[in-house]
Amino acid sequence: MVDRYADALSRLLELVVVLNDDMTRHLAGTGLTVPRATLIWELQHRGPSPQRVLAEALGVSPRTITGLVDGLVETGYVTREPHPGDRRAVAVTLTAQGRAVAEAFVAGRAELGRRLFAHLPAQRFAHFDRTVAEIVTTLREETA
Amino acid sequence: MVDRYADALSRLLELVVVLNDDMTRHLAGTGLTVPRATLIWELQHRGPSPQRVLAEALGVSPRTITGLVDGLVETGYVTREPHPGDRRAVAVTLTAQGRAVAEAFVAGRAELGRRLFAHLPAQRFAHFDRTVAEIVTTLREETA
DNA sequence: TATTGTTATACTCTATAACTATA
DNA sequence: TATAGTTATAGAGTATAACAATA
Repeated sequence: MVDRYADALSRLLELVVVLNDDMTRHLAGTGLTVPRATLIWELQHRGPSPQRVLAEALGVSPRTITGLVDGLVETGYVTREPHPGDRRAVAVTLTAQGRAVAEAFVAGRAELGRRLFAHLPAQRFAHFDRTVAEIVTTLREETA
Repeated sequence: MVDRYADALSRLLELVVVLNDDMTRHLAGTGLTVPRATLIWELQHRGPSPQRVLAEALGVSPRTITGLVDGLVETGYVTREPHPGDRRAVAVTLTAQGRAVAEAFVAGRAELGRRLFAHLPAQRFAHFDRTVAEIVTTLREETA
């Protein structure tokens, strides 16, 4: 092939696919999906949150959050608690089970990070990480 | 932050999100979705193909391909032609409109590749690209 | 018998619009 | 009036299982 930039982009898109597959596969055992796991991840960082905040954090509509929270309530990962100070709102809250998987996510991320990066020469790792960060910035600017 | 590998993985997952958003946004104008565009991309590389082959190429079930092809037929991107030599099968075939967007994909990929990579120092680009390829390989092995 | 694709059915994620309860 | 969340409705992607046509 002649266009090495286009080829590199193709490999990067390939990476998107395999990373998504990897997450989905690891989640399979927990009965969670990627959007639901993302919501749990946010809750662990933010603590109990109204659904409106979660909608903005995940970049989806309030209606979508209703559905995701419904599923997580049914499967025992979160509860809807009354929001102190606003009776219209709820405080979506992790259960013990929810906190347990959230901690497993943190451990799993650390382990995968080691497996993917720990063997790399320091400079190559630094170049990779810096380039990833720059690409995110570039694509973000274009969106705005 | 303490765990630089976990942090690098977080940035990489962030990249997955923004790349997906970027694709979805660019596709919006054509009325296509990412799975449908992926199918068109495969058809351009493979030429007219039975649905069975497309199911394997995309890693989805035959039923899912039926739905994707239905949508692409409705919107004028492909047709179902009789398969020469097997009357059970169809030959999913790009229309002129389908070939036109497929060519636009090629051009768009080249342009985005340039915008993301052309400004990088040669060694950094090489390190990035090589690392992406290695990660894909690592994750692929684990799947098998 | 085995394979190709469809129909039947179901679940998840996604959205917009109308509505309820509260601020 | 404005905001938080739900109900109603709809469409896309995904899957399994049963089935028809053909190999």
